[in-house]
Amino acid sequence: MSETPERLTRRPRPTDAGHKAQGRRAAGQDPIKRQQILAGAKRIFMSLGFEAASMNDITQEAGVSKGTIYVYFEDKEALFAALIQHERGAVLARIEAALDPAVPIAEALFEFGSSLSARLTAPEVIRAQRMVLGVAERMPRLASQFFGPQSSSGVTVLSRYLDQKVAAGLLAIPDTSLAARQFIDLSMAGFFKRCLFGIITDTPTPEEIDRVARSAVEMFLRYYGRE
Amino acid sequence: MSETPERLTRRPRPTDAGHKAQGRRAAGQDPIKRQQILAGAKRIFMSLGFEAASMNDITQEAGVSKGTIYVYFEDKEALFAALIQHERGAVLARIEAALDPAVPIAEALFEFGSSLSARLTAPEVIRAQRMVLGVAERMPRLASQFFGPQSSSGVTVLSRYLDQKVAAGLLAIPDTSLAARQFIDLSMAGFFKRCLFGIITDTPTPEEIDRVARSAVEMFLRYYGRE
Amino acid sequence: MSETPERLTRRPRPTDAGHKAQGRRAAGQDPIKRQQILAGAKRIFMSLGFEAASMNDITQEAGVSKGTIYVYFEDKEALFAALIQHERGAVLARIEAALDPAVPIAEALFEFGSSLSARLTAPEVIRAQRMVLGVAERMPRLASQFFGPQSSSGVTVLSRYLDQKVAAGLLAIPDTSLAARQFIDLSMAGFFKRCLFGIITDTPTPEEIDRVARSAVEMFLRYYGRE
Amino acid sequence: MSETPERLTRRPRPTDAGHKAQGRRAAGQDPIKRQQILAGAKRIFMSLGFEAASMNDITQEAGVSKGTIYVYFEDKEALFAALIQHERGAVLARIEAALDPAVPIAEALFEFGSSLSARLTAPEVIRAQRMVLGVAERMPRLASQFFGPQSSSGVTVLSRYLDQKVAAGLLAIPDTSLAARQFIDLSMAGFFKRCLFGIITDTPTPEEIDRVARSAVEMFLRYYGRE
DNA sequence: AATGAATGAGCTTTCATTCAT
DNA sequence: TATGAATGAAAGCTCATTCAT
Repeated sequence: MSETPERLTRRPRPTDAGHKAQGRRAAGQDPIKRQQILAGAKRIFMSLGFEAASMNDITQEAGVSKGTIYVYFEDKEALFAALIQHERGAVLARIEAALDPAVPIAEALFEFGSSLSARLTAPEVIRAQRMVLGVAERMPRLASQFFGPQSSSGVTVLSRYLDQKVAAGLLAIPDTSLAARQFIDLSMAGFFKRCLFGIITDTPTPEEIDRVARSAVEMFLRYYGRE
Repeated sequence: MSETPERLTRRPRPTDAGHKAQGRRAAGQDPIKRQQILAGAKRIFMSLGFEAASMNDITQEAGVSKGTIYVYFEDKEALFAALIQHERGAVLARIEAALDPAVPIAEALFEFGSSLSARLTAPEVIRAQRMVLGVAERMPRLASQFFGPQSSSGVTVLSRYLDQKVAAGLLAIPDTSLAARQFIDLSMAGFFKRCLFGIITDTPTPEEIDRVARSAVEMFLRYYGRE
Repeated sequence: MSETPERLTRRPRPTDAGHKAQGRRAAGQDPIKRQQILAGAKRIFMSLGFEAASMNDITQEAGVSKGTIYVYFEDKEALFAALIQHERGAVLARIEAALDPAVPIAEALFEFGSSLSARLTAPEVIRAQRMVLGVAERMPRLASQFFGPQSSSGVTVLSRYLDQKVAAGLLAIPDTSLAARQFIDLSMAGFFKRCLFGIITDTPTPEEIDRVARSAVEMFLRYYGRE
Repeated sequence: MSETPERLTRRPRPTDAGHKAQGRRAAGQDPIKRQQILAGAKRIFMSLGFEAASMNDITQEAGVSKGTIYVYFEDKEALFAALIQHERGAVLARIEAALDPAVPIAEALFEFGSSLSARLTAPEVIRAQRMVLGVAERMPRLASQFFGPQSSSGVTVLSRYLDQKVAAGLLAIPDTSLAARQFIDLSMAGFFKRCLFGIITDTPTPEEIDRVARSAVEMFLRYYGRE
C-alpha cells in the first residue's frame, strides 16, 4: 500500500507541467487524475469505512468533481474494488524475495515469516483488511480476489519452496500446502487476529515479531526437519 | 450465538402473566422486552449486516415499536454493541470444557483445538466477525471488547492449562502465553483466514479440521513436549 | 377537477379540530394528509409538468415532508397516477346527465355536445391532458386508463342513447358507435385540438361553444334523422 | 468549420467535396452540420422523449461534439424547438395536393380527409405530438407554432377551397372556417383522440380510415351541399 | 472552429430519530 | 409507558453546460 502522505489541496491545478506535456487524455484515461481519485478515495475509505464514506467526501478529498469520479469508475463499489485492486501485490511483492534458495532454510524461513508478519500487521494493511471484510458479504468476489491471491500466494510461494527442499532431501513434509499454512500462522501467532480485532492497537515491535518468527522456525524445523 | 428459534409473531403481546405480576416496570427496564429487541436485532443484523439493517426492520422483527427500542438503547450503534456484548462468551464457554485435566495432554489439546477451529469457522460466527470488523474503525471498543475477551480468553484458558502441565513437569515451555497462541493458530492453520476472507465459502469438513488439529498437536508436543 | 384555490401555507398545522377528533391514523391512511399531498402535487404537476416537477417542489407545496409523501405513495409515478385517478370521473359525471331521454333529441344532443365541449376545453382539463400525454410513452396504461374510459365513456353513453332512439324509430344510424364519435368531434369541431395545442389560449366562449354545438346537432340530424 | 477531424467510424464524415469547396464557415453557420445535428436529435428525441433524451445521446447519434451543438443551438430547448420548426410543413405539404379543384367535390374531400387522417395518426406523428404537448406548459410558443400552423393550415387550405366552391354556387356554407374544422374532425372522428391517448395502440387500417372519411363526406355534403 | 473532459447542482429515494398521541 | 407517523438530512448518481485544449 503505497502512501500518498500529504493531503492534496482543495483543487490541485490539473495543468502541472508533466501532465500537460502529454496532451489531452480520453475520458477516464488520465492516469494522474485516476491516481488522484484513488488517493482521495483511499484516505476516505480508510478512515470511515466503505458504507460511512460518501462519494461527496471522496469528491472533496480527491479534489475532483462528482461527475469525474463517475467517468473513471462505474459506481461506488467499482471505485472501492479498483482501490483494493490497486493496492494489490504491494504486500506480497516484498515478501516473495525473502525465500532465497541460496541461504540456509532456517534463515530463509525466518526472513519470510518475519517480513510477512510485519507486513500483514501494518496499520494500514489491517485497516484495508477490515474494510474489505466489512463488505465481504455483499462483494464476495472482492474479498477473495484481493486477499485470496494475496494470502494464498504466500502459501503458494512457500509451499513451492518447501517442495524444493523436500525434493532435495532437506525436509520431510507429507503435505507441503498444510505445512506452508502452518508456518505462516505460526509466524505471526496471535498477532494477526489481535491486530485485526483491535485487541492490540499498536503494531507489534520488530523485536516481538522476530521472537515469534524465530520460535516458529524452530518449531517448524523440529517437526519437519530431517534429522 | 444462542438461537432464538421460532420467529416471533408480528406483535407478541408483551404482557404475559408472569411478567404482569411484577407490576409495571420503569422505562427501558423490562428484561423480557430487552431480550425481545436483542433477538430481533440479532436476526436482522446477521442477515443484512450493520449498515443495511434498518431500525424499521428490527422494529418489525422484534415486534416492538420504534420508540421502545430508543428507550432501551441509545441509538443503532448502542443496540449493536449491546447485541455483541450479549453474545459474548457463548463461543468460549463451549470450548473451555475441552481442556479436561484428567485426560492425556495430547487428547485434551486435540479436543480443544478441533472444537475451537470448528466453532470459529462456523458460518454465523464468521459473519458476526466480519460485521464487527466492518464497523471496527468507527467503534473500536466494540471489536476489542467482543473478540478480545473471546480469543484472549482462549489464550488465557489454554496458557493456564499449559502452566499446570509445565508445573507438573510434563511440558517444557518458556513462554506459555506465546505457546498458547501458537497452538491455537496452528490448530486452524489457514482455516480461519480463508473462511474470513471467503477464499473458501464452505465450512471445513470435520475430517479436515481433525487432520489439521492432529498435526498441530504433534508439532506442538514435538517442540514443547518433555520427551 | 376540483380546485384547491388557495396555496397552503408552509406547514399547515396537522391538528385541526375535525382531524384530531378522529384520533391517530395508520401510516399513509390519513385522508386529510393524502388530500393535502394530492393538492400540492396537482398544483406542481400542473404548472411544471411531470418531469420538471421535483418531489422537493411537491414537498414544499403540500407542506408535508419528503418521507411522508413516500409513505402515502410508492414513488413519483405512483403519486402522479394517483393524482390522475383522483381527478377521474369528475369530467364524465357532469356530462352523462345531459342525455335526458325525456327531452327532444335535438335538445338532448345539444346539451350533451355543449357541456362536453365546455368541459374538455376547460384550462385545467387541458393542462391535465397535456401532462398525461407527455408521459404517455413511458406510462401507457395511465393515459389509456384515464382518458380511455373518460372519452370512450362519452362515446359509450352517447351510442347507447342513439341505440335507443334508433330502436324507437327516431333515427336511422347504421353504426351508432361511429355516429357517437362523429357527433362528439363535431360538437367541438376544432376546439379540442386548438386548445390542446395552445393555438388558442383562452377557453372558447359559451357563445362559440353553443354555436358550434348547434351546428353539430343540425348536421348530425340532417344526416341520421328520420325524415 | 468543415473539419470533423477524427470520428471516422461512428458517423461518416460530413465533409463532402462540394461543401469543402466553399471554405471554412462561420461558427454555427454550416447548414450541413446543422442538418446533421437535427437528424440525430430527431432520432433521439423521437425514441426517448424530450426529458429522457440526453445531450450526450444526441451528440453521439449526430456524430458531432457537445460544444458544436451548443454553437448551433442555445440549449436543449432551443434545439428541440428548432427540430420541431424544421419538421413543420412536412405533414401539410402532402395533404394540400389532395384538394384538386379539377375533380368532383366529393372525391376531393375524400382524398383530403383520408390522407389527413392517415397522416395525423401515423405512429411517429402521434409520438411527436405527445412530445410537444409534454413540454407545452413550459414552451407554449412551441406547441402553437408547430401544430398551430400545421392544423390551422389544414383549416385554411380547406376553407379556401370551400370558399371557391361556395362562390361557384356548388356549396352553401355560411361559415367556411367552421365548416372546414367540422369536416376535418369528422374525417378522423375519434381516431385522433384515441391514437393520441393510446386507447388504440395501432394505427387505424386504411379501410377504417376510408370508411370514416367516406361517411364524413356524405354527412358534410348532405348538410352543406347545394341540393 | 470544434472538441469532449470536467463540472456541480440537482434529482429521487432512504432511514435514524423524534415527539404528539 | 409505548407507539409509529412524520421528519429532513443525506445518500448515490445524472446530465446540461462550460471552457481548456
